[in-house]
Amino acid sequence: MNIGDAAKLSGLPAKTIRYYEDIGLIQPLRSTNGYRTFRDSDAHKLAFLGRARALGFSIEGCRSLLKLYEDTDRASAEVKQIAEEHLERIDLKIAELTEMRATLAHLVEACAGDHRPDCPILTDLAMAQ
Amino acid sequence: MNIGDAAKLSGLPAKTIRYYEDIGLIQPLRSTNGYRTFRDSDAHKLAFLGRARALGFSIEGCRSLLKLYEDTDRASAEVKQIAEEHLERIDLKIAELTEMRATLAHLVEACAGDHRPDCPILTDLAMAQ
DNA sequence: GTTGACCTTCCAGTGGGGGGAAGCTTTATG
DNA sequence: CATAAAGCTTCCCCCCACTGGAAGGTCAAC
Repeated sequence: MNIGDAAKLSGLPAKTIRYYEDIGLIQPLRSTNGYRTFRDSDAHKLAFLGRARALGFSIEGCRSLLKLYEDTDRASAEVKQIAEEHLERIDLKIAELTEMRATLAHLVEACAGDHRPDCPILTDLAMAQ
Repeated sequence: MNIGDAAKLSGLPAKTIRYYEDIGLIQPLRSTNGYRTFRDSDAHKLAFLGRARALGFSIEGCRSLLKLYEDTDRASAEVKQIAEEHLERIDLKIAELTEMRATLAHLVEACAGDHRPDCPILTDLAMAQ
């Protein structure tokens, strides 16, 4: 199949698929006219990548996962470790955002939000603690 | 003061300060030798920017906040609106990450994580729902 | 006078693609 | 059978918010 079909099947934009080939995540064949030719296994990998990306894995994480996916002799421990590391990064990010949210929500609550210029949000940003 | 002192006072790297000048967030003076000269008000703005960035505001958000900060006739409602919009974006991001986390945690729990190749994480990534 | 710290500009790269130009090939339509 | 439209190719620049590094000018201390 051509790139358009692979895009539809995987849900990834054609641009992204070309990019994934560029960085070596997939290796589609080429037909005589220069068009990329995707096997079912390529489309399958693309869908795999799409789902891994949707779970927030980095490209390098996806590369590792894909490699393990293709290695039927892998130990599930390896996969689990990658996933657990990613889980930790997600938790860290959630914690950061939650703290930001708390601070900001606090400031927003304290701000009258009317026509007057007095604003605790700006005051806080201006003054160090 | 020179850029090094401004960096120390504001907590921002000199590189970042140059970048902020580049994109017009601050306008330090120049002395005859070509060095940037920062007034107290410049250092103050840099610290303001640092704190706004730490709360996750985008550069354009910071630009708007800084403008309002400098306009003593602003209405606090304008500031509050920017902050509330940012709060919504934070909430959205937290929600996305929380959903990712739930899915991933579920998969990690289901994975034995031993020497065997069977791995529900890979199975899930490989199969559409 | 020379070393080292500090400053300058400029160029390139990050991650993960997106937009769009210029030019092929293939398919659909009249 | 001609042409138009869709689809494909490569290429290069753009996004955000910086960061690193090279090449070179300036200043303070010894």
